[in-house]
Amino acid sequence: MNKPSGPMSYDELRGTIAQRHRALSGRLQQIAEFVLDHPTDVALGTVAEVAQRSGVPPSAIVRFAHALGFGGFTEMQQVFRNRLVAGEAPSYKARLARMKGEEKSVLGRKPMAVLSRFVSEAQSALVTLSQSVHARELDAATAILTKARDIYLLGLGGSFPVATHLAYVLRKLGHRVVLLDGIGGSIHEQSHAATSEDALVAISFRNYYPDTARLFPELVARRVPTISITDSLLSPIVQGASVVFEIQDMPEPALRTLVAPMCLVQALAIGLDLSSD
Amino acid sequence: MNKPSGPMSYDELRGTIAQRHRALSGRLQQIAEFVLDHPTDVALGTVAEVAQRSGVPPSAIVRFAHALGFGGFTEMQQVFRNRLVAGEAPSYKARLARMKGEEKSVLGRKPMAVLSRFVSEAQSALVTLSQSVHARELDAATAILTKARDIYLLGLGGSFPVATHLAYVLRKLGHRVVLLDGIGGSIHEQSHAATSEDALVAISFRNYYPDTARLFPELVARRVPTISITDSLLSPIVQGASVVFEIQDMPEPALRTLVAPMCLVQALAIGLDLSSD
DNA sequence: CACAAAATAGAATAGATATTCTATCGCGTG
DNA sequence: CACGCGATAGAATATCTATTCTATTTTGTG
Repeated sequence: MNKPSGPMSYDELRGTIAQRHRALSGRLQQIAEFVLDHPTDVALGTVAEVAQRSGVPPSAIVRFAHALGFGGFTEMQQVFRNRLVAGEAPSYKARLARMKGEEKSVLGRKPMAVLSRFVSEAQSALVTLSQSVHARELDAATAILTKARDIYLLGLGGSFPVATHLAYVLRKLGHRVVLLDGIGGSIHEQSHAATSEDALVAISFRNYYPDTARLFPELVARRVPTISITDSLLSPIVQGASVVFEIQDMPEPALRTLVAPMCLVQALAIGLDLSSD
Repeated sequence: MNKPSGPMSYDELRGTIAQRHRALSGRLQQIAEFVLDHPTDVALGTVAEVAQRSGVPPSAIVRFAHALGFGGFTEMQQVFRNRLVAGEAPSYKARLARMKGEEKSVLGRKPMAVLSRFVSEAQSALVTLSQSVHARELDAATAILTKARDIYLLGLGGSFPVATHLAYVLRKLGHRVVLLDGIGGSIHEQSHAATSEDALVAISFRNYYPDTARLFPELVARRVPTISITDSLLSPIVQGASVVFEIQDMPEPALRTLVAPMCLVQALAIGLDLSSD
């Protein structure tokens, strides 16, 4: 039992919960996590509903409210409702207006404006992606990956995050993945075992990382089926590729967001699993 | 009694009420006016409360709901509640509904459909990002990074792509970066040189990578200024952090797009350079 | 390992809820 | 002016609600 039983804002409540989370025990922690993740459910639901959704008995919800200093669930719920009501008026118009306003305010030098710029850049990159990728390529790529024994991933330099992300997702889904990162030796050695039974996903954008440009033709020569993700048909990983995804309008390295390729590789991985079973 | 008892948007309901207003009788008109003027009260209140505030007996409220084609007050109230939650996060409900629905349909199994699903997921994640990040936090983070001698990056498991991307961009801009990847030994050793003169950017989402949870408190204890990017205030990298960016509604690991954190770290890096010269 | 303390789940309960029912009222019509 | 019809309000009701209580389990400790 604590003092903050007085009128409390939602943000204050969040802070309190975060602080005291560790001190709470088992069940209460579980509820704390659910409550922070689903504030709307708490605002609108009944004790029974919240209890069911969070997987705890109703009485535990009440104990949780007590532990936070409220007289009961209803009292705590009021805070969550205030949050809903508070955010209703200024939501759409004000938020958008603020974004537009700040965007032009100090000409993009303030961090917030920079974020807005990158967000809208990313938005349009996504639109472009969904327009430029065709079903035929996706299906072909999926077919290749389905037949592959091991999947080799080649993405260095600025593309490395994309490769690691794809590696992570594919491994989560139970696929055999070899991430060619050049650690502890040359990537040539790492890729030495690749055969035509396997597959390669290569990712590279300007300026094309030298090692990528060097290794790619070798694997093609060894008849490893290849999926390329790049920004130009003139890139070194296009010639000989089985499938090419061209992602256009990539800004210069430091400014590119990688949003589009990240999205693409994830769709590849998940689509692979959904269509194979 | 009318048919529109089906799922109805708040705007549609408003139109219906306005149309039928004249046809309604006395009391019902009075209720109609109150309801249009105080939609929030209707969303959150009980029949008794709404009745009292609008100066009519409770049964009249129920009659009003019936007259609009609803089965009862509760049913009508649902429309008003949807309005409240509609303005908060464009992701949440629609996203979940769409995923649940398409995941099992034949449409959602084709690779192309999977791609467009991830694209729209990413879109809403970006919108949510620009709404949930505040200028104050961005400025604080920028200040920390500006003063830092070396910038340590901690992002393992599913967050590793984000960390590598940030490392890449920061190095391109000429900053001294230490990427804590645990290669060739423990990350403890890698981070041993970090002091209060440096800075740490930690990135972690559920399920929080154990090494991250273990290392973070150590660096905080050594008074290293810390910027955390995570999905919950209860994550192990929140306690003691100088700045926390909370990115909500992160799907399960295999399905998350990383689009939002990727965008955020890039804005951080670029914003850092733009505001420091 | 035994004990005490805390936490938990599930049943019990007191209260509130939306809805229905019925007697009454207002009002236009024959 | 009496009649009939619809609207109304208030009481009755059955459902659902939050909360409390208690037996049981789990946890920490000597």
